[in-house]
Amino acid sequence: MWLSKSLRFSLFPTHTKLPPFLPILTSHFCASSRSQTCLHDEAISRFNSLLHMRHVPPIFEFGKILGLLVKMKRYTTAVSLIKQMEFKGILCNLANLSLLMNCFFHLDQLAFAFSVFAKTLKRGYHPDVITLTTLIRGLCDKGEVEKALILHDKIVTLGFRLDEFAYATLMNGLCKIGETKAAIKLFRMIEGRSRVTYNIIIDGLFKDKYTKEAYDLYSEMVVNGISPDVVTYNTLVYGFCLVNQLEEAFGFINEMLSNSIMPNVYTYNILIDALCKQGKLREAKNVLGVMVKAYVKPNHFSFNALMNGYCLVNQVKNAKQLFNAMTQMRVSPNVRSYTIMINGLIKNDRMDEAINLFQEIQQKNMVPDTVTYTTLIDGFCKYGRITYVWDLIDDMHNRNQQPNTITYNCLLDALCKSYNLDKAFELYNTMMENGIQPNKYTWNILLDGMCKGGKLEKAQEIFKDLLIKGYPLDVCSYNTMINGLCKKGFLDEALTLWSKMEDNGCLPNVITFKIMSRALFEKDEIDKAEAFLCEMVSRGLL
DNA sequence: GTAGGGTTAG
Repeated sequence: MWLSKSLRFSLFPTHTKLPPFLPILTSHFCASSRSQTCLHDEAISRFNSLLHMRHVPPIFEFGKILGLLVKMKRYTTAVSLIKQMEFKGILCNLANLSLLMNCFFHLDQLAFAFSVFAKTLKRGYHPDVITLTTLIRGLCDKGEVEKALILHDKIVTLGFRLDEFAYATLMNGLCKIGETKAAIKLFRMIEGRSRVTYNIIIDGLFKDKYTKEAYDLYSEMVVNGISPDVVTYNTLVYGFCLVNQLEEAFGFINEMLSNSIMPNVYTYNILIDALCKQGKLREAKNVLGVMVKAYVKPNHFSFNALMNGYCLVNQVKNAKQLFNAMTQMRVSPNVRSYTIMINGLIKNDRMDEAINLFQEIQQKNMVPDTVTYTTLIDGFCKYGRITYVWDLIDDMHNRNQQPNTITYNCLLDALCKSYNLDKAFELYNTMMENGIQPNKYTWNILLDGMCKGGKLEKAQEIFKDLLIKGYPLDVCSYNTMINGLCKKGFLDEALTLWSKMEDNGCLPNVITFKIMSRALFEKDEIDKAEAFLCEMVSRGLL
């Protein structure tokens, strides 16, 4: 009962202005360790001294430093040191070449990465399992999982055996693009499944909301004598939070504690985020307090989750306070922090402050990403300041932040709501030409636009078509159509759709009931309208 | 191998 106990008292009185956990945080975490910059400079000077020794030191001495730099994510430095090394006539070994390839992948220079691989072969090295795993991981990380799979098939055909690290990498890549089934196929194919491979598949299943299957696999893992570690538990906690089963999630927290596995920053952040999304801000804040007391330093994720939570319950003031406080904690806001604040400010009618923050991003030499732009674009759309929108879209292109489905959805919604249906469809065509796939929001926006823009029949046609194709329409799609039908006086058809939706596995919500009862009241069908309201109450929808 | 931000219906 670790959390419930800690929740009984509040660590944070509500009357103070500054986040009260700040003093605790600063005293805990400000004891300085040697900075990354310092280590980085030391590595460079050590490398240089190796380079200038009268007798060339063994190559692995260079490799050690290069490995350290990669661990510190100083890829550019590693590349430049390897260049200097080769310039001096000290040739890379296979390990150095794999490391170099890895650096180029991280630097998004795929062509260079492949040329290093070509160089490896040209120099007569036989790529080992590490070289191949580096290639597989590079491809997966850059969204080329398909190519990684082809590479895997080739490697196997050539009679080479990959190890469990390589398979874990490949399975993780597959899960990340939603190909959990393919990952499971590999998982069942290989022998000697490790904890890491179990963790990957369990996580993939949870993210696809196959909660039971994920849990079953966890049980299988335990039966096979593999004990869960902190990552396994985090995966379980996250998986149950994802389907709003927080009780189960906390059950696993208790289980991990009784197995003497300490929660880490991921564990706490998962809990903070889940609590925030349920609007339980007080509890979320308490988790942060518990975390700090356990000497686990909050990071971007922790602060962003909490800020987002405050915005969700319309407490932008508290979010802003946290935003200002994180800098003092040496966790400077990142682009996501800014986006959360911009969104919160816009939703609270503080457009000008949102614009100021947007400008602050650029002043700090950060680049707003597609989500930041989309947030601001949606704000301008809803405030009817359309001229700014096109400037922002130009800006996006100039900064190589491409609009995606959601960006288009915001624009489509703006066009529909201002009765520019033709322009909306024009934009829809542009979207398709640019290879951007519509999602269910797109259809709901367009259906609503058609219903309200005098194209009810067209909307019905498209709606039917989507139904036939088995497109995952949701309660919002049904509500849109039912409302459209009601508004044009087709009450019978609305009722038919109403009775169909539940058969199609879509439960009506409060909005459905409100639409129906209002339409019935307007037609003086008072009894029926009241029956709907009663039904709504009896279903617990209030 | 595990965590975060933006879009729709009354």
